Amino acid sequence: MDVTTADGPAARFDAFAASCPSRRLLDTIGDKWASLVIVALGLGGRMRYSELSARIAGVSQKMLTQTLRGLERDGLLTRAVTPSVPVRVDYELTPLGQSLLETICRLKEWAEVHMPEVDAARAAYDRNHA
Amino acid sequence: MDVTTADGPAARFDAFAASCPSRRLLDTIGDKWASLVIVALGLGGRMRYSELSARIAGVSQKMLTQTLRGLERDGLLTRAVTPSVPVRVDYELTPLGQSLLETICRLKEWAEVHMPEVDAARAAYDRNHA
DNA sequence: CGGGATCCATTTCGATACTG
DNA sequence: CAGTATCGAAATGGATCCCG
Repeated sequence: MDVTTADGPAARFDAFAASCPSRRLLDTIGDKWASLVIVALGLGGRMRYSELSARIAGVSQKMLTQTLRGLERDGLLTRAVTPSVPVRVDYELTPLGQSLLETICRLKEWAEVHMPEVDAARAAYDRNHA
Repeated sequence: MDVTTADGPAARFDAFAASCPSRRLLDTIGDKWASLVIVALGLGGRMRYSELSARIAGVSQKMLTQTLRGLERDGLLTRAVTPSVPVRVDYELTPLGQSLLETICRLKEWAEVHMPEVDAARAAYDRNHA
């Protein structure tokens, strides 16, 4: 879907374009691992790669590295390399990352309050559409 | 990733399990189209399938239908079929769906405030990692 | 009009092996 | 220790055809 094209039929997408800030934010925190990394760092403060890997058990090296790179690029966390032997790398939320953490926590609150309703709705739906 | 299994190695995932309410919420609103549907219905009130399809230009039948079914199942919107010829189907947010809309709007506010910082961080990162 | 069913291209992601 | 590189399985999503 080439919505980045300025002209042509795609121009009608505007308000719902992928370049819309809120959509791009959802692309970030909607990611399976990104939000977990942010929450982990929010709880644990400064953490090493291996600590994150253990905390977020189930994530592959590839995904963890990829996620960390993305979040670093977005300025949500910092990556500090200590050139010892063996190498030591620490990750930590930036102030920007911490403000996002707060936003995610508000999301979490909605979830805790309303997910039971969602579950009930699902159960009812599944019962009627057996 | 079989995190739903109660026992075995997967049991260590607990706090970060996919069954956690906040994670399941992210699975919903993190979806490419679900949030757009919610916002569209929030702005437009009751809408027909074809209206949604036009408003969220770029979505395929398959994805729109699939998204609507999912949101209906979650109790976030209602689906009303008028058995005329041709058929008419209207979708509308439930109160639960509207409360989620508010949550999404708060996300949107974070995005509007902070995405410029994210963009700046990206530009800086890309400059240093050419 | 509002989809359901199917096929196929793309993307995503985990497992594995290797490196400074 | 903290990655990078590569490969193949699997999920995702769009296009197309069909129907009530």
